[in-house]
Amino acid sequence: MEITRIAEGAKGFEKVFAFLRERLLAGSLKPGDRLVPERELALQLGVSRPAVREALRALTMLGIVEILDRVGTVVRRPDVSVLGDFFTFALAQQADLIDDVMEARIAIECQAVRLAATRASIADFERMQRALTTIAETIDDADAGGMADFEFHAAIVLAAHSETLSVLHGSMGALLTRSHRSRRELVQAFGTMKTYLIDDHRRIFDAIVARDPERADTTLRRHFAIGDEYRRQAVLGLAEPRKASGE
Amino acid sequence: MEITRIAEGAKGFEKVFAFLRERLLAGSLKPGDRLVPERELALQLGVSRPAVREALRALTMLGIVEILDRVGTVVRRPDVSVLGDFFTFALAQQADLIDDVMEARIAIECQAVRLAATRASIADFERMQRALTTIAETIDDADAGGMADFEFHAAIVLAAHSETLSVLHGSMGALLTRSHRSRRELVQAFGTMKTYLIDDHRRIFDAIVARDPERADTTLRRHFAIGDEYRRQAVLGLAEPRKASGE
DNA sequence: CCGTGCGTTCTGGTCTGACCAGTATGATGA
DNA sequence: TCATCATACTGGTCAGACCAGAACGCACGG
Repeated sequence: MEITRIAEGAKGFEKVFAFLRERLLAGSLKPGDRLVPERELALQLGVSRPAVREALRALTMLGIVEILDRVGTVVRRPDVSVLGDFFTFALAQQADLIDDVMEARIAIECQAVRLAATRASIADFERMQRALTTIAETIDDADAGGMADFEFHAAIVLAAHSETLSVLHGSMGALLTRSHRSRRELVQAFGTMKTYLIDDHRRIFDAIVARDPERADTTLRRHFAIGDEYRRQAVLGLAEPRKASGE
Repeated sequence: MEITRIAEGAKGFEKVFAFLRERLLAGSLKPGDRLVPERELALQLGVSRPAVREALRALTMLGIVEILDRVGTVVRRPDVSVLGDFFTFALAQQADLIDDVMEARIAIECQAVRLAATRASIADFERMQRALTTIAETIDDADAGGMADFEFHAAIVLAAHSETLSVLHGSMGALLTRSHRSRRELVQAFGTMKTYLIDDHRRIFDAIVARDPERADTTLRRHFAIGDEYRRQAVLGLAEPRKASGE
């Protein structure tokens, strides 16, 4: 059973990457395992160490392995970070994608809220309740308020108990919060905004507690629509920047 | 304006990566641009070429950059492939995530179908119509049928005209189709399955054509639910593997 | 004058071998 | 027996070199 059997034709990086991919996909390399040292891997595959490092770095970027300085390389369970990086770069080059991403976020959350209405545990309820309280408390603080808002929505997704949904939502949240804070400042001016923020979230929470997926979805969807409408009016109506320090 | 200003403390890979990230996020490196040669980049940043290669390889994994053999490195618009790789690895190590991913797919498609009902163009209608026809034609072929099925759903997402939704859907589709084919074979046994496949998709299409987002969503959601039910029954009822050659 | 062909230059791809700096482990001493 | 220290081992990096193919420009032929 030759080790170099895999990816015979390939050279260097490709060879190492293919080798490791096989092992990872086949399951012979599981999360927590420590990889063989770079030098030995290079010997086994008949490639140079730089080639091995490239492959390891590539896997690191995919979140598959983690390189521990002066310790070794270990396989880890993939997590959000990769997607976060990806979206960060992707959106940086297409800022107009933000509305696009917002739509995806709505998609995720609406599905999540349905699942949450079915699966939410006591702990989930508590987390959401806590976020609701924070929202009410920070209603006059655009910065903390935005954070609290996001916390509540994140709590919903968590309550869905879906790893994938959490991952996707998390990766989008990272950059949406950035653009959101500025937008929220605009909207803050509206007097009705406060009751909207508090009551709307409350209604969503109630629907989840009531174990009513349909109502939860509808309410959440309307919540987004109203927020959109507020922003639209804010942009059109009072485009007066009230703060000189434009971030 | 020193080039090495960025990430002064960092060394090697980190330095190069930070440098390029800054350029990419700031927009001074746009899709289509050709990066400076590896050697020159190494010189500018005062690092070795292997370090540069690692950074470039990392960006390649993120889909930000494309290394063209013996030509150069160019910035490209990020696309699906990265997420596909990620999910491939992620699911290999956690097969139980498949149901999880399925939920995410439902989330994406339900949002997409709403948007599609609003934004779908003639071309989109045609694409969906074509897929519907193919579904009907390949109704007895598990393999081609699954493909056609996926085509239709993909057409819905395309009709939403949302880059992000497309990306997410595409990345999930890559691996869902794999597990789907086998599942579809199971389900194929049911006689009512054929009408379900044809009529249900037709109904979804009709709702989109009618520009009725709500109905489209509801119909699609029910479509998934029914499919789930079929699969459940198939697994429970006739768990007899009819083919010895297990792929 | 224009077009084709060839050669130089430049690109990424890779390798070799070496050094550095912490870690981990074992042997050694108290 | 336990604490301490030396050494082997790890990843991180560097330097310089070679290869093969692509790109470009120049010279030659039509």
